[in-house]
Amino acid sequence: MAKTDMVPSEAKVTKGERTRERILEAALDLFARKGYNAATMRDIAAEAGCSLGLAYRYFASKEEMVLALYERLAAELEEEVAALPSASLAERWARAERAELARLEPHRESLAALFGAGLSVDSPTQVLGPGTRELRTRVRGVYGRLLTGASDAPRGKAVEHLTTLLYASHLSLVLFWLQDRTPDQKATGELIAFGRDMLARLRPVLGLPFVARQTARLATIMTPLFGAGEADEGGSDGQCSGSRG
Amino acid sequence: MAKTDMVPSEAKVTKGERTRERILEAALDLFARKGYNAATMRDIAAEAGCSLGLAYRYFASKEEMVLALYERLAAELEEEVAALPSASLAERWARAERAELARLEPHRESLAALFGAGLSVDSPTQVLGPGTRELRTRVRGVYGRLLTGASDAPRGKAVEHLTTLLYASHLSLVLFWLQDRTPDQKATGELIAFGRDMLARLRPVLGLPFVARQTARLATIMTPLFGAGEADEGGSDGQCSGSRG
DNA sequence: ATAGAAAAGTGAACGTGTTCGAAAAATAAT
DNA sequence: ATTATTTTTCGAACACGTTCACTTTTCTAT
Repeated sequence: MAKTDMVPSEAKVTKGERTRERILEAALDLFARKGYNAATMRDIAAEAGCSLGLAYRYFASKEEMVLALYERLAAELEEEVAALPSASLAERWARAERAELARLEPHRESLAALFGAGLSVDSPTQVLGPGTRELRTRVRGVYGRLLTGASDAPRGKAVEHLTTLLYASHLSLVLFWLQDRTPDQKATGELIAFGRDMLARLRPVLGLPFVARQTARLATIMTPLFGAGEADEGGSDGQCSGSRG
Repeated sequence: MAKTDMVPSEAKVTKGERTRERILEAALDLFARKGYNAATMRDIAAEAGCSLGLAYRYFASKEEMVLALYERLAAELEEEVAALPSASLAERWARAERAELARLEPHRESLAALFGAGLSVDSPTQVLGPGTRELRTRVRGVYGRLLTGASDAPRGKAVEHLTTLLYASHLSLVLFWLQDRTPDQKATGELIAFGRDMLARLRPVLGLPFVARQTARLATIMTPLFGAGEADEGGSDGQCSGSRG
């Protein structure tokens, strides 16, 4: 126990951060080995060699651990999409989704728990809630670049709208995939193929006035939920009161 | 305490059934008054004037109580759709969805819990699982009659496909609605209006070969999840293997 | 070096959904 | 009537996620 005197030139890795990492590693390890539900918080603490209470110093809840996992997976998606060749939007989309689901595959149960909890409770891990906004913005950005990096990328303000729709589709696809009990998730695979074909077929007509108008309309409707930087509900009980009586 | 000797001519209402009803009534009452999460199983038992363990004799889990609630609401939807005037499919759909969401409104939190749990765990209340198949088939049937009862109803085997898509849309809409935090669920209202307009606009082209083909394709993909009488996963690993390499 | 403050860490305890073995009441068989 | 059997009921106990008052360690400033 002599040195460990790293030069504090730039990054200062505090002890707590190392502990947090250790706990997270233990958690993900146990999730993978025993499944999300079977992996107890006490198990995780034991595996990390710390007390039960300490885990809660670094993670507000068990689900938040899965959220940390999802953040990692999202970062991988980010890289993968950045490295995608500049093919058609349809091809890029299909490849990205396939890769993403393959990445998510080992963590189905954990992610289901995350989505399930985030769907219901008013927790900090709410999928579309304020606590996950930064992450959501990042993933949405990935789909923005997936779109703009395509060889047949549209231009103008349609980009924002299509990004919103792409992101909403992504979340829907993940939901479908989570429920898909067909062997090898065959149905989800076919759904991606369907989406690819539709994107390829419909890309040319996206510029048509009627289609463009309806696309914009749908995207605008979805913006409060899936758009970039939604209004964060939860400030002072503002003007969105309503429902008296 | 002399009589209560009802003629046992036809229906034999056992004591347990009455108790079950009493517990359910207490549960729904408390869900409505205190919210789903705040209403404890112990509260419910107390309100019903019975022990904690007894509640579990009639409901395998807390969520199953919400499932019973959903069954009631589904029955109301059934009646309402049956009483719907024979307008266009677009109008009928919009009216049915609006009525349904209005009915669901007082139970948002409970339903969110039901959907959240049903999304994740492998519980008997799994939204798309085998334990809820009968209910699912019934609700799907409602959308089938919503379709066939329309003045511009399509014919042929497109009916089955469109029913599947309509039912899937319905579940998606409920999901969207559960997440919709805009005041008065404005976004959901606009989404219904959008769907109505699209249905009206696209109804004529549904017969076009390309559209019909792709509709059938999408519906077929979704059938394992949303179709009538899905194969109950869990038998011997059947013949729907496919997807090699 | 020392004192004070902040960060890191502990483990008992709480509330909750859920389970279970056994008692009590109702019903059927002798 | 008495016994056997099923149904209904109970409440203690369990396991889990979570909280909290507290201790121990580490850092910072004198």
